[in-house]
Amino acid sequence: MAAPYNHRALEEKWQKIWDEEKAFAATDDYSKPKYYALVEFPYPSGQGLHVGHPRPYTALDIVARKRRMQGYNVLYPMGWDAFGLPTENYAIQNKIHPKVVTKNNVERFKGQLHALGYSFDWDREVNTTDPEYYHWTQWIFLKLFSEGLAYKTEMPINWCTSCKVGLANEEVVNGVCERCGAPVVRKVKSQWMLKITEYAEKLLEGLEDVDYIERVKVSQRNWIGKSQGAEVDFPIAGKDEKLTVYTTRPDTLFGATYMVVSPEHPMLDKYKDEIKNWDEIVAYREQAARKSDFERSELAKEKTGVEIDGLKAIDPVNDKEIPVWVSDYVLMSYGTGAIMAVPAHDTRDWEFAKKFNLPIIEVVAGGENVQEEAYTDVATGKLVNSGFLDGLEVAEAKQKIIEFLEEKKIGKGKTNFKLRDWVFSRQRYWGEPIPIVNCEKCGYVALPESELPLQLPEVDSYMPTDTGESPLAAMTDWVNTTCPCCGGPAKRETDTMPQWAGSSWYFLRYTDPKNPDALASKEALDYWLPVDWYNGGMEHTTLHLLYSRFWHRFLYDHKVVPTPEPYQKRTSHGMILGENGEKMSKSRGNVVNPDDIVMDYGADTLRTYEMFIGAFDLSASWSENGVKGCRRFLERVWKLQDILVDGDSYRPEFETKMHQLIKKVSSDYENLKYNTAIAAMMTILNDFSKDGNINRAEFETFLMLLNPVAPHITEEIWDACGYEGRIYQNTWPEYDESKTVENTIEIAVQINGKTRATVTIPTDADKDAAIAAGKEALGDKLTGNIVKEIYVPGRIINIVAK
RNA sequence: GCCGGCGUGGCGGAACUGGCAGACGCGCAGGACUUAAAAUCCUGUGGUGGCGACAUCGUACCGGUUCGAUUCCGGUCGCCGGCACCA
Repeated sequence: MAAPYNHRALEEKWQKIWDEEKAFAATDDYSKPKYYALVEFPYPSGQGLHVGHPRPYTALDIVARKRRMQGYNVLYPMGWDAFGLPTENYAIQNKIHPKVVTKNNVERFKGQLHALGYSFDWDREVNTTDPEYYHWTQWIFLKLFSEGLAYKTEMPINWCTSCKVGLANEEVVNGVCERCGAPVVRKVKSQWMLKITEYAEKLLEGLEDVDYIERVKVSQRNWIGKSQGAEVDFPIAGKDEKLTVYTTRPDTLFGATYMVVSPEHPMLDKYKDEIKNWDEIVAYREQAARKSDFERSELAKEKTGVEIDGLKAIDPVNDKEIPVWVSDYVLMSYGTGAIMAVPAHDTRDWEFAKKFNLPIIEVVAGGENVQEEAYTDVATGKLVNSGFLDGLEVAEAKQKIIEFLEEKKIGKGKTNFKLRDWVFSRQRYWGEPIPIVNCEKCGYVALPESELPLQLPEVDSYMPTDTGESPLAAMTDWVNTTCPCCGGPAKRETDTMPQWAGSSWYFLRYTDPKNPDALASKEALDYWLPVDWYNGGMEHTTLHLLYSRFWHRFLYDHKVVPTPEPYQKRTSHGMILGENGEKMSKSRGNVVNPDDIVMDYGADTLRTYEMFIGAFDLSASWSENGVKGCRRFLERVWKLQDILVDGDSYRPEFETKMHQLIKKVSSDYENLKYNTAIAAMMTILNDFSKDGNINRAEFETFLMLLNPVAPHITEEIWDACGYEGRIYQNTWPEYDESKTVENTIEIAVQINGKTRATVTIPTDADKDAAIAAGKEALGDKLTGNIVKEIYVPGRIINIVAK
């Protein structure tokens, strides 16, 4: 009898041995085939590891371990995305330096990850708050700056009233701060921006060549938001000036019955002397400015607006004079900040027209009555009331009108994107300093590379100021410096970078984490890139994933990295919910601590459970009983030692099953189907138990297949049973396709599609033989005239009878 | 509103390319072991009818294609996620 399965002792034992043997270190032997598996590095929060973390980590650990056994040089690294607000807030509250908070949190996280037995190459650990790391974050920023992709501008930003910090659009969710939930208002500030918009097209095209799960691609496409249409100039009556609008439907130009400009549109100020109701316009504008973006869209149901008295526009295709309105349903930040309104075929324009009694003219035939309801199903249809476009199909009309506009020089085809430039400043302490000084004479000047890294200075207080400046602004001896360009007095930038900065390139650093001269050596980048498989949360699809693709593509264009795209494959895991099906949270009292599970059941059980819990990409509810079931499975694996018999090849009755198992488990591990792989191993375990024996050849294969999921127990059994070496050093089992097929097969025999019997026939039986066997099995159940006989080899026999 | 995804036993979930629906696990019931309990092992477990072999219904709902549909097509309802006055 084997000793009892003591998970605590044996897990600790093997973790120590793996460390000592540097079992999972990626080598610099670039002659071997490589495999780069990556999971998103965590933010080391004060709460410690959540049971959600092990799900993706285990999944790719399985892939990494399998690939190593298949002879690949595997890079499976881990690090810390350690800058960020929660750490800073904690530091403020508890008066502890964020550096210390970070160090403590990292230690805790690292201990927890270690206890789960991941095959991370800990020699390559990176930390975004390490000056030797952010040296290169700053270096990339300077490169963006020197290429004109980083610029400073006055702009209204999303200001979190609680964090006292500017947020990127992506960080504002339903008008509140994504992190703290406080309301977000607009505030005009001078901000560093990155021109991600310049890469919109490239980021869109890049998606064609990568293997991302569909919903990730779709989200990225929606976020980039490409649309094709035209810009059209509407002359203003009696002026030389033109009002330019953007429209995706230039073909409906004859249906434009009025125009709308955004309250922030510069045209208003320009003509304020001629606008008779200027006071009214100003009042409306102020009212609109007070609303946050959130309110503006919340109140979307009810349209508001003011007609500009004194200005009229002229529809350039029919020279009709139409009124110009101001309304906040038109956004300055998209297109030109002005639209032509076609109320017959646009719901928003229709509502506005109804409210203010503006004419509605149908230009695409097919609706019931455009006076009663907007007809928006106009992707196709025939143009009416549209002069020279009458009778044309929508697609033809679009083409023709754009030709017309271009010929007359009153408009042109135009592509627009929803993507906005990236607000890159944060008025915070715990971030990478922006390596720029502001010189009175020279303007914004980059620090020379030799001065990198520009280290974060010690400050007395991490509190952001009410003026919205970073705590760094109070450090006058740090702020006041000399201009690297002219030597005159200059001030350092006191804003820091957002958390997304450090995570936008960390996967590059892993390839060569200690390089003092470059973000990584060319050889390392050439060998390891792209990341073969990157898994991360859906919540990072439009932020981190897009930002890092942008930086990578920029670095590719400037010959720093060898591939245009950073990640070849991207998958996403589902959340782990509480036992009650709700998101785990302290307030709901349904939080499960992974430490407890590791302590009570073992890391192998936790790993197995999280892989068995359900489809990898869907959310799943925690179940303590489910954990117990997985523990039971591992106990039974352990007990196989007691029924182990000699044998250096699979026994005939298990041969087919073993080959099928190798095939299934191998492919399931590669296809995110961990649950069915484990189910298959459970099934064969039941077979061995029932049989009463397992031979050494069978057990050897079984242990290797299970090893990536449950590495400790399999390593221990391997050792205890006297198999050679370490299991992790062995070669992944292979299967013989021809041996995965049984000689005979039991298939269903149906009459009119209903199963009436089963029959066992040779797998390679021909149709006549199969049908004959089927009929015999049916016996006297088969009545009536046979109309048709169907035999699908290996699947079904179906007799159609009347 | 738009774009994705999903809907299968008491529960989590399986089902290759259209071919015996419910693998595997949980739970539950019965049994063995035990003074007893836990643990472990064995048996059963979609509904209805029947002692039974079996019959019949059954993959959200309605309809279609097919010898055959959880799978394909059309429509309806519901849930989850993302985006949203983006012109």
